[in-house]
Amino acid sequence: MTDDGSRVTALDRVLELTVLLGRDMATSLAASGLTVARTTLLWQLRATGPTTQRALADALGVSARNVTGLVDGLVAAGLVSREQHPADRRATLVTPTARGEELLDELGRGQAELAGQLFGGLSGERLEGLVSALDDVLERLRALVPHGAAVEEAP
Amino acid sequence: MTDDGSRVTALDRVLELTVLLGRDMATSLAASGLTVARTTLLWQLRATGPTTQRALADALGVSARNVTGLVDGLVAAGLVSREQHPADRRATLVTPTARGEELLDELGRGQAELAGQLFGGLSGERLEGLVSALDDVLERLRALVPHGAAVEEAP
DNA sequence: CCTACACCGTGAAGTCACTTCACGATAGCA
DNA sequence: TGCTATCGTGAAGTGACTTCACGGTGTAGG
Repeated sequence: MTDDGSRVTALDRVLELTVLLGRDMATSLAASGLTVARTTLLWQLRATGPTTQRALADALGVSARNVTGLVDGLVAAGLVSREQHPADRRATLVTPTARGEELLDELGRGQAELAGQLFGGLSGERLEGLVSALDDVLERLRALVPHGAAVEEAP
Repeated sequence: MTDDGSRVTALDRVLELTVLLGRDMATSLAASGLTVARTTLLWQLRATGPTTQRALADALGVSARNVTGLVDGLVAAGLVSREQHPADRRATLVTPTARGEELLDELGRGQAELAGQLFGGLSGERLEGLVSALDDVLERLRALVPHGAAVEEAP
């Protein structure tokens, strides 16, 4: 196969992975009554702690208005609460509830389990090669995309 | 790093790739007035030729009703046309128009270009390792997902 | 002090991708 | 000649997004 063909093949694999993984995440989250977008927000919260909606919007790369809706959903599900910002009365701090934290732990375990299922069959060497290659690709991709937000992953 | 940690890292990379690549595709397609879903359908058509909407629904793994809407959009954009099925008067054959074929060629070139930009920096050996590792992962993933549709990729 | 101006979150309205349910038209088989 | 399965689509609804407009608030500058 030509070099060019191999590269297209690689892109094909990555795209198929994208589709399948997206489907898997959507369905497994749906089983917990969650959606991908809301979970991404919750996951982000796990990394940053109580956060302003504006900051969440920037972190997720979506509009502030959209964050309002996502937080609405999470509040309705009892996973986060809106608290007043101590210094800025305009802002609200989105904070995980106890149930939210619990769920996050569960999601973290699910993520580890999935990682094991997907990559458990690869030798340490092959896994290392995969990660390093993906890092290279990601670097190039970040340069290509205008300026993507700080991307945090969800299980 | 522990094996387990490495696997989670790998999953993180894959998920970040997913997000970034999705963003890139959406924006670059939007520049041509297209959406990802519609383009996926058109791309599928390139592989199969004139196809029944029902078959498209199965191939893309979405409801038949959704295909109706996507085809509506593509027809409005002048990229496909609905022709009557020669043997079954219930069915319609979705067929790319000349402009649709043209656009598909363009998309194919764009895909090859993107593949070059993303994977051009990897040696043949590393690229081969990447594809082989992704194939392994995909196999496991396919076993995990109930029964995903035949996935065809779009640029 | 107080007047601009920038910023926070949200209502309103709209787009797109998706779903299920119901229904008319057709195909195919007993 | 009916029974039934199938093709496509209207109706209605959900979720993730967007932009635009607006009220409440912080933060300078004069």
